[in-house]
This record gives sequence, C-alpha cells and structure tokens, in this order.
Amino acid sequence: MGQVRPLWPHRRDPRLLQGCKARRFRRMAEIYAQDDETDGAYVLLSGVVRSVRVSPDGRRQVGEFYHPGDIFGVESAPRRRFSADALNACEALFICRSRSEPAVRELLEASVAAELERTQDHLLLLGRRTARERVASFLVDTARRSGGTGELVMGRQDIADYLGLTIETVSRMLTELQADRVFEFEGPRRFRATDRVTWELAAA
Amino acid sequence: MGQVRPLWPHRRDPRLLQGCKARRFRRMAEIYAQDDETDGAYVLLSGVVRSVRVSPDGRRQVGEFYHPGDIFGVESAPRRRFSADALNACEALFICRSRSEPAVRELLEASVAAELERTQDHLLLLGRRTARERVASFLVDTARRSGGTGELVMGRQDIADYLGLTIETVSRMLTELQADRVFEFEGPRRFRATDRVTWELAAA
DNA sequence: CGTGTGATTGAAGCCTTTCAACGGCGGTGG
DNA sequence: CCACCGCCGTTGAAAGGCTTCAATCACACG
Repeated sequence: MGQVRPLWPHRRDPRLLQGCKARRFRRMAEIYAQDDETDGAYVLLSGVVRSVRVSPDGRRQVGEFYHPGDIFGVESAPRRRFSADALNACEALFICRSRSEPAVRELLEASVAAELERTQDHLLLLGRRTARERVASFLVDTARRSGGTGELVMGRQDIADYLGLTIETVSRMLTELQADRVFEFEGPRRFRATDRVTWELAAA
Repeated sequence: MGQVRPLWPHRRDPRLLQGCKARRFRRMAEIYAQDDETDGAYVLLSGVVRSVRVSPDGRRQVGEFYHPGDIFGVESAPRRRFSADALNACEALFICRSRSEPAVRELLEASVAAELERTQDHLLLLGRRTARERVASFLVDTARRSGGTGELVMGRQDIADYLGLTIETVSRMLTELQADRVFEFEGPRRFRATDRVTWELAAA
C-alpha cells in the first residue's frame, strides 16, 4: 500500500527552493491550525509531523504522518482543512504560496497528486480492512517511510485516530501481532518486522 | 461534509475545452479499466459515473460517484488506479492528457484538489462515523450533487462499497431512516429528505 | 517515593457482519 | 396473457469484531 516516496526535488536541485526559509519547531509545537489562512506549504527536512482534523462534534481524524522528504500543507482552499503539529523536533522549508516559478508549482502539483493517492489507499484501508490488517500495514508503511528506523514517534491515540480504531484495539492488535511473531518490539515504541509480515499482508 | 461543486469552467468559457471530443457511453459501459494507460480526463456532461478499485484479494471500494459537471479520471500516475463505469447513459468531454494550455491545466489541477478534499472528507466518514450516519450523509450528498433529483442511480452494492459497509447494513439503515421519517422513499431508488435531516446530521 | 501520563489487559455490550430466506419486479418465453 | 425465472432489495437470527468501561501496569518526572 502506498508507493515509493518521490525523490527529493530540492535535493536534486538545491536552487529550486532557494530563498525558502527553514523553520524549526519544538516537540508538540503547532505548525498551523485548522481554519488558519493557507499561507504556504512545507518540505519536511527532519522530524515527524502529523496532520489532524477535528469534526464539530469532536471526532478526531489524523490525516497523515509526514516524514523527512515529504511535503505537507499544500492546500488549495483559502483556509486550512487540517492542523499540523510537530511530533518531535522538526525542521522544514517553508514554500510561500505566492511563489510561481514553474518548477516550484510542478513540485507542489506532484505533491497534491501524491497526497491524493495516499489518501485513496487509506480509504480502502478504512473501508475494507480489519483492525489487525490496518495496524499491520500501518507498521510496515511507517517502517518504510521513516527510513527503517522502526520507531513510533506517535502515541497510540494518534495511531488509533489514523486507522479509525480505538486506542485499546490498537494496543490489542499490537500485542497480538507481537504474539504471532509478525513484529518484534523493544518497548512500546520500537519495533521490527519479521519475515512473517509477508504472509500477513499477502492480500494487500 | 463536502463542499459546493465548483462552477463549470467550460460553461463559463466554452472556448476552454474547444476541440475536446464528446464521448457517449451506454448504461454499464466501461469508460476505462484499472491499470489502463492514463490517457486523459473527462468532464461529465450527463449521466452518473462510478469509479471502482478492487484490491488483489477481491475487496471492492467505490472511489466516487460523479455527477454532471464533475471532472473525473485526472491521474498523475501512468496507469489508472481506479476503473470508471457509466451507471446510466452518459456523455462526457474527453480532455487529452497532452493538452497543455494554462487554462486547461489549471482546470485539471483544481479538480485534483477538489478530489483530494472530497476524499479527505470521505476518510472521516469511513473512519469515524456509524453506519446510520454514513448512509444519511450519503443521501444528503447525493441529493445535492445530483441536482436534487433524489434518484439513486447506483445499486445497494455500490452504495455499500462506497460507504465501507455491507449491502444488508445499507438496506437496514435505509429502512430505519425511513421509519424515523428522516427520508421518504418512493420505491427503492427515489427519495426525498425531510426537515428532520437537519437533526440527523447536526454533528457533521 | 509519590504522581501522572501512556500503554496494556479484562469483561461486557453493542453494532455490524454473516448466513439464510423471502418478496417484489421486470423480462422472457410458452 | 400469464407463468416462470433471475436480479435486486429487504428482513431475520446468530455470530463476531470492535468498542466501552474499568482496572492495572510501566515508566518518567518532580
């Protein structure tokens, strides 16, 4: 599920994002809030960012977890539909909305397309997969996108709100997958996939 | 949930899509298949189109139902991630992928952004709402997007695969909403919302 | 060493699914 | 014209999976 992360265009051509200011955020800092004015997008250089949406009645949905190299905050609406927070210390390049160089616009367009594809994949996950499958593919996806560090920067509640489950179910599935030796854990936030993961996600 | 349909740019400026060929499809005709080469997008003029994705293990997810005025089939990947079928007799303008006029590209970009927003809304629906809420907001959304005709062109299975439910649950929720006078039905495919729908979707 | 937060575990309940049967309607063919 | 058949939708009963409510555990921090 999901596809390989696009190459980092700003790494291949450093001139591309010249003039973009690097911003630094502390752990738990809010990068922008829901309903804020959409002022631009970010290229995440380090750290992990989570985007969140809360519906009027309080139901919470985590939109995505962003890892270094990802672009987040590209929105066409004038106001933010999601908020974004730094899960740990983060550094990100800010791309002002007004920038109109063709190369920059292409970069942003590509990232919207990538976000759409990820979201569509997520749709299938939420609509048609069991709790166990959701948690398993979340772990695999996280391992891949985080560069294989195997660290869960986000808490159980965030995972639950990302997968459309409760915190308890996430916890249960984690211990179950661990008991079945699909993943191995060192403490609640460090994991490694075993070779059984292939079987586990055969259907995906 | 969802936002107002964007105005029809091609209606406001007929020259914009000059040279686009109109294509006609019969009821149940396949417009394109999953994994087909992505050759372009469509502006739906009449009829209703459904996009579908089937995972390797056979689980089915309806991506969206498109109504007249909607643009569908905009994908940046070289191959189609969803298939598209005409639910009834349809007419659509084909926008070839190679067209590069700024106005056309802007139109397509805007439609990707709109699709992303719809998909994100759908995510919250699938992740955090009950069966009853899903069916209710589906009906409201369909009424709005279909121009208030109140006709369900799609069958129960399609609705179920769109909402991440089973066909039986959809049916049960429909009769329940009908019993509670939130919607009134004339036959299984024609409905009208009553004033109680406001209460029903107060949380959304 | 107490406290507080995050994670896990247990038990009960509820919502959705599953499996099965029935009903309505339209098309087809005798 | 009507009987038959197949599809679609509805309904029922039982099972199951996830949630809810509650208690316990682990660990970092003051």
